[in-house]
Amino acid sequence: MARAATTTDAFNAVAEPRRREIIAVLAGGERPVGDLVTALGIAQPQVSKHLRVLREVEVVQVRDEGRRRLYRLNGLALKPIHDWVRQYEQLWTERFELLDDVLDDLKKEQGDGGAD
Amino acid sequence: MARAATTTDAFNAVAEPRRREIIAVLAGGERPVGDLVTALGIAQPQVSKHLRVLREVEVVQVRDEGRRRLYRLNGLALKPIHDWVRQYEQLWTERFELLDDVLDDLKKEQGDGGAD
DNA sequence: TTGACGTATACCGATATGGGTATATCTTGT
DNA sequence: ACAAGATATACCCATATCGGTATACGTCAA
Repeated sequence: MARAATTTDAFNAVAEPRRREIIAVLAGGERPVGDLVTALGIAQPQVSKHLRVLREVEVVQVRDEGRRRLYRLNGLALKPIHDWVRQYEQLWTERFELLDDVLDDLKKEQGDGGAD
Repeated sequence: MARAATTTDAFNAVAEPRRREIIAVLAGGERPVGDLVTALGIAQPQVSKHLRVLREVEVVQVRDEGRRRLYRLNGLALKPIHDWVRQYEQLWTERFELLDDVLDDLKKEQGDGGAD
């Protein structure tokens, strides 16, 4: 077997920096492919391919307008990532550092009192 | 070129479901490799390899204890992911849906009033 | 020292990736 | 109908990945 396909889920799709750049640009509003090519500074076929991946995981949506295709962000598709990482948010929170200190103190107290 | 190495950053490391499982287990506290093997139900070498990736991006840290190696989570390494996805949180927030409605209303009003 | 335990590494094979380049497709203007 | 514009797709290649299996390494007990 190999690595999971980039189109497996938002986690995999978003692991690619270029695709995060695309997302950043689209956060500014609907854009045609050409704008993204300019913004990212990479060749058009590459941009189209990244867009395809993002489309398959529904992070972006398309709309035809004449000979152009307007892409827009579908933020909702990023929610699973947010929900996942949010579980661990407390691990780097100041509040958590405090809890850590409290636990340390408790441990010390136990060490002092329990030593016989 | 190929896909970015899994050890490039937390985004890539965490795109693999098994590694997210490992993180979930370690969230419960420090664990030796054997426990993870049991918990994940995959072969030990695979677990060790996933742990290596997580170590390289500093999502986990190790501590030797006799012939065992105790792994623990370093949540802070996940913060960049949280910070990134947090930028887009408003896109699926109820508050944002409301803003959307307001903008729609404004547009309609303009359409009504501006039609001459 | 020997053997058992716990873990890491080496090797193999199949596979999808991402960039590059060329080309196909669709649309608009003349 | 034809050319130009905008975008998607088809190839090619080098590479890292993941699972599988075998084995090496470090530690403990007898």
